[in-house]
Amino acid sequence: MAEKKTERDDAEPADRADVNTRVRRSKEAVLTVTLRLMFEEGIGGVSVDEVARRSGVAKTTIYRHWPSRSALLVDACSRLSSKPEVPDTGSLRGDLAALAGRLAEQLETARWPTVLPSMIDAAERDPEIAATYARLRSGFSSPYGPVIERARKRGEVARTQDVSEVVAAIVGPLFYRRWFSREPLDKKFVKGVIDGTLARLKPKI
Amino acid sequence: MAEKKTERDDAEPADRADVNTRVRRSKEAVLTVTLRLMFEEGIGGVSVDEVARRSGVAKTTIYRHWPSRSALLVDACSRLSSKPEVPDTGSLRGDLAALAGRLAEQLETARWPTVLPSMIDAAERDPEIAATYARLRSGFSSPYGPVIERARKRGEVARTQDVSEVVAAIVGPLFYRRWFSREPLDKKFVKGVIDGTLARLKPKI
Amino acid sequence: MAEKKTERDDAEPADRADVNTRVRRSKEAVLTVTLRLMFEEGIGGVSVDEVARRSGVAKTTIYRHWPSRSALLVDACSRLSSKPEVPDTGSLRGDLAALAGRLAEQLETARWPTVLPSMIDAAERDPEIAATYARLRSGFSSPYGPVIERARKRGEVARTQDVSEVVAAIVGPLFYRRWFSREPLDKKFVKGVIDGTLARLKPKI
Amino acid sequence: MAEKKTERDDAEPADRADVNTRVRRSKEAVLTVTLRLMFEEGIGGVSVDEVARRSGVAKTTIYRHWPSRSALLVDACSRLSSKPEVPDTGSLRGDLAALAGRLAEQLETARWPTVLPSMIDAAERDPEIAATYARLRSGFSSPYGPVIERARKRGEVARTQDVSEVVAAIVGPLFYRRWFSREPLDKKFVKGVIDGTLARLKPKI
DNA sequence: CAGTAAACGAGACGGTACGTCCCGTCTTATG
DNA sequence: CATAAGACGGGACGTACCGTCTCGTTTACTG
Repeated sequence: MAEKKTERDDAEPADRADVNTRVRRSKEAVLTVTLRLMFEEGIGGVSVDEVARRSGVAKTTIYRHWPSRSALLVDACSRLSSKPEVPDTGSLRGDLAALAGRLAEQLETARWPTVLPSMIDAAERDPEIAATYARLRSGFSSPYGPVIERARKRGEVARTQDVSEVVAAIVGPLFYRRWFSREPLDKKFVKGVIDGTLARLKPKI
Repeated sequence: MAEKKTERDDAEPADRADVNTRVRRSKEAVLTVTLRLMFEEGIGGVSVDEVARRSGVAKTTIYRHWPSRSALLVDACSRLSSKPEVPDTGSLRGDLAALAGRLAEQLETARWPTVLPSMIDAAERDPEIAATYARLRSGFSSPYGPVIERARKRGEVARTQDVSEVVAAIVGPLFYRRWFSREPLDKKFVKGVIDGTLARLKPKI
Repeated sequence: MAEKKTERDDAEPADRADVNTRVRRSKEAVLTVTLRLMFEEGIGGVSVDEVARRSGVAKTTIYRHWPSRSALLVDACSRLSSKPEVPDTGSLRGDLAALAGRLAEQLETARWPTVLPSMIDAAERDPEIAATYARLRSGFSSPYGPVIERARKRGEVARTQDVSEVVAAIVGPLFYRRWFSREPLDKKFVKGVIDGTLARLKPKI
Repeated sequence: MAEKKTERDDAEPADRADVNTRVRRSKEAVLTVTLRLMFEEGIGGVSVDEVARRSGVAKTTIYRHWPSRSALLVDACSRLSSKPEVPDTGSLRGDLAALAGRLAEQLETARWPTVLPSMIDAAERDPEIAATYARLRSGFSSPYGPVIERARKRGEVARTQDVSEVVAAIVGPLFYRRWFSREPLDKKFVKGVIDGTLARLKPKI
C-alpha cells in the first residue's frame, strides 16, 4: 500500500503500464533487500553493491531509480511507517494507555526502532532524509490529536492544553527508555508515564 | 599489549613519563582532529585517512592506539561527557528546573547532541560503543539521584518513587523535542515538563 | 539476416518503397552521425548510445541494422573508400606521380587516414572488419594495375615485374611517413619515392 | 633490462630498497599480465579489472602506479622495444639485407606487430602514447643511420642522400605488406625492396 | 654517554564500495 | 513491420577509504 503510493509518487505522469510493471518489480526487489540488510546490519551495512548482489538487480538499474545510496535508504525507510489507528476506549486514560502500550510494544519488538537512530543521525545533515524522517515521525504522533480533542469535549482536558506537549510527555519517556537509558519498557513504567501525564492534564477546577 | 598500556595511560596519571609523553601527544592530536571533523561533517565524515592527513599523525600510529575507526570515534565521543554538578536550590522544583534548564540549553547549543544519534545507532550493534555510550549517558542522569533523595527527606516525594522514572519524565520529553519532533525547546515547554513531573510526584496524602 | 537484407537495400532499388525509405533514412542518419563522431573524436569516441542520442535513431533500430558497434564502424568506414580514377599521362613517371601525389595529398588532408589504424587494429582480430578493410584497401591499390600494364606495353617496365611490389614501393613509403615516422609528406619526398621506384623498374637491357 | 631502467626512471630519488622491491614486484606482475592480455586480445582487450584479476595485484595498487589504463598501456608498450644491433657486413647491400631481413622476420613472428596498429591509433589522439610510440619507432629506424654513414664513406651512397628516405624506402614497403596488403613477406619481396633501394642510392657518377 | 626498545612516519598493499559510462538485449506501444 | 522509448544485466572505469604490513627513523630511558 505504502509502496503503491511510492510508485505513483515517483511516476506522476502515470507512464505506461508495462514499463511500470518492470520498474515496480525491480524497485520492489531492491527495497526488500535493502530493508532486510538494514535490519540485519543497520543502515551502515547497506551497500549498493551488496543490494545488487542479493537482489539480482544490476547496480546500474538501482542507480537508474535512485540517484544515490542515500536516496535508496530514504525510500526504504519510508516503508517503515506504521499507521496506528486512533483508539477510542471512551476515556482519556484508556486511549492514552492503548497508544502508549502499543508504542512500548513496538519499541521492544518491531524492527524499525533498530534503524531510527541511523535516520535521526542522517537527518541531522541530510535534509532529504530529514523530510522522510519527519513524515515517519508524524505517523506515531498523529493519533494523539483526535484523542486529546475527544477528551477535551468530555472535559477531561483543559481547552488550552497543547497536544504536542502531551505527545512529548508520553512518547518522550518511552523513547528515552528505549534509546537513552536501556531499562525495560515494562507495564509499570508505562502506567507511570500515563499517570504522570494524566495528573498533569487534570483541568484546574 | 600496546593497547593495554594505552588504556592505562588514559585511566592513570603515568607509568613511564617518556612513553606517555609521545603517546599522549599523538593521541591528543588525533582526538582533537577527530572531534573537529566530527563536528564539521558528522560521524560519517570522520575517516582515518583524513584524520591522519590533518593531524600529521601517521595512519599506522592511529591504528596502534585504536583498533578501529569505530574505537577512535568512541574514544573521541567519550570526551564529550559533561559532568553536571548537582544543583541545590532548596526545593525540588528549583532543582529540577535547574537540571532541565541546563539540559535544554545544552541540547540546543552544545555540539555533542549533533553526534549522539550516531552513537546510539552504533551502540545498537557495537557493544563497545554501547558501553561508552552508557557511560556518557549516566553523566546527565546522575544528578537526579541526589536531588530526589533530598526531596524525599523534605517529604516532597513519596518514598517509593523510582528515580529512573523521574529522569525519564524530564529528560525524555526534552530529548524527544530535540531529536524526534524538532519543535523548539522553549521555556514554556520546559516549565510544562517540570510541572507535569511535579504533579506526578506529589505524594498521595 | 537483418544484415543480408540491409545489404540488399543498399544494392538494389526497392522491394517495397515505404519500408526501404524508412530503413534508408535511419541508416543514413546513423552513418552520418557515426562518421561525424569518428572524425571528431576518433573511433574510440563512437559509442552506440551517443550515435543514438545525436541521430535521433533509437538504439534498438541501430542494432537491428548492424549486429554490433564494430559492424557499424566498419560500415561507416566503407563509405570512406575513394575510387581513384586511373591516370593516363602517357608516361609511367607521369602516371605514378599522379597517383602518389594524390595519395600524399589525401594522407595529409583527408579525414579517413585518421581512422585507418583503428581499422587495421580491429582487422588484426576481427575477420569481418578485415574483409571490409581489404575492400577499402583495394580501392587505392587498384589503379596501379592498369598503369603498370600500359607501361609494360610501352616497354617501360619488364614483363616479369610484379605489380604488388610496385604498389608496395610507392604506397609503402608514403604510409610509412604518415603513420610510422610522422615526417612531412612533401613534394621532395614523393619525388624521391617515384625516382627510386622508376630506377628499380628500369628494364635490364 | 629494459625493465630495470624503467624502474630507475620511475623512482629517481632511489628511495629505499625494500619499497622498491615491493613496488617492482607489483609492477612486474602487472606489466607481464598486461602484455599477455595485449597480445591475446589486442589493446582494446586490456582492462584494468582483468589485469588485477589475473595478476593478483589489487586494482588500487595498479592505479597507484599508473594514473590511468592508458598510462599502463603506454608503459607496457614501452617494453616492446627491440634494440637491433647495427649490422656490419662490409657492404651496403649486406647491411640493408640484414636489417630488412630481420624486420621482415619480426613482422611475421614477433608479437609486437600485433599491437602496433592499436598504438598508432591511440597515438593519433593521445600525445603520451604518441611519445612512447615515437620512442619505439626510433628503435627500428636507428640502425640505418650508421649503416648509411659507413656506406657513404665507402662511396656507395651520395653524400646528399637523406637517411630517412632510405628508411622509408625499406621499412615502408615491409610495413605495407604487413598491415596494408596482407601478402607474404617472402625473401623475394625483401630482395626486391633492397634492389630497388640500392638502384636508387647508386651515386650519380 | 652509548645502546636499546618504544613509538613513530612513510607508504605499499589487498580489498570493498562508490557512482558513472557504455554495451547489447529485451519488452512494449506507436506509426 | 520498422521504429521510438527506455528498462535491464553486465563489465569496466577511476576514486575513497579500510585495516594490514613492511621498513627505516626518532626519541628518551637505561646500563
